[in-house]
Amino acid sequence: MEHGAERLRNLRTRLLSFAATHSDRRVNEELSKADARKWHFAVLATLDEFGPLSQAQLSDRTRIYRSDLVSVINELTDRGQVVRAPDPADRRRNVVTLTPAGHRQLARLDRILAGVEEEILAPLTAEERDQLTRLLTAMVERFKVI
Amino acid sequence: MEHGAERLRNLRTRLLSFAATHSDRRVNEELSKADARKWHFAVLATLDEFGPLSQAQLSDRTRIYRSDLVSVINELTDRGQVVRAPDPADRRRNVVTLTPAGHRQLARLDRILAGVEEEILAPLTAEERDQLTRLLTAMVERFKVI
DNA sequence: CCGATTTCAGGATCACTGATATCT
DNA sequence: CAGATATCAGTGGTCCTGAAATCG
Repeated sequence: MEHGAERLRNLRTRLLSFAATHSDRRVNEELSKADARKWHFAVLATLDEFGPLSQAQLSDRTRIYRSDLVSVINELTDRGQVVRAPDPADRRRNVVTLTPAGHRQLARLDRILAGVEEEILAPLTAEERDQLTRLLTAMVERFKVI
Repeated sequence: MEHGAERLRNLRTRLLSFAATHSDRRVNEELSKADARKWHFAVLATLDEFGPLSQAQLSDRTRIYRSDLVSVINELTDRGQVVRAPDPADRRRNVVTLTPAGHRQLARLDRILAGVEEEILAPLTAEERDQLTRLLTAMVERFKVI
């Protein structure tokens, strides 16, 4: 039952939140040096993987709320990294397309994030990193169902 | 190197952030049913473990910013779960003390959080839960040093 | 005078809701 | 008409900074 001491320290939901807060802060610190934030990477990487998408499709893939995605796409178009154009086949939609500059930026962010991951996961062995990925993936998969 | 597909899905910093976001949302949803939020639990549990503390000590133990702690203590005093009184030995300080009602609330939040943890960790075996705790603890310990 | 403590006033980002205009 | 899409407005929590007032 473990009442009293150690209660806070061993609470897994708190450990998870604490680890994520530090990780997110480092991610944003490093990405801001490249004039980006983490949603930029999510959108650029998704467009690179799936090709041009509507904002609704981007929202589904990246889990960015549709209302928040508007300003993200604005920022990326301001930087010339994506193009937003109305879909002639369905005029409700915008088609968002990666530009060559966006592709270059994605490569830059890839390197940055690899560095942050290395820093965050530094205390773990390669095997432990695989374990962590597997455990977190299992938890996240479950969330999608619920 | 893993360019292209799967990039987003396998980014550990993103997995971590995603898992923590869902976990935090469920924690706050359930705690709000008991008229609480997660900082309430952090303060109550810390007072239960260490006895009466000043706000500065509470901030160090819970990692809640001192400026934010003020309103948390206000909320807990409004609910009669802690008492804030000036320290006669050092009149800069307030001594925050758990009340019987605070102790009962802590027991209630304990049960709630155990339920949420069980839900969040549902897809993991007992052994995997221990692994997760160990891996996250190792990462968090590292953060404190940096 | 320096340092510690509490408090207040904000900023920035994020998760989330709701409403609206437009189009299928 | 119902449903989807993009957009805007706004709430509330969190993380964080800065500054004031009080006291050791």
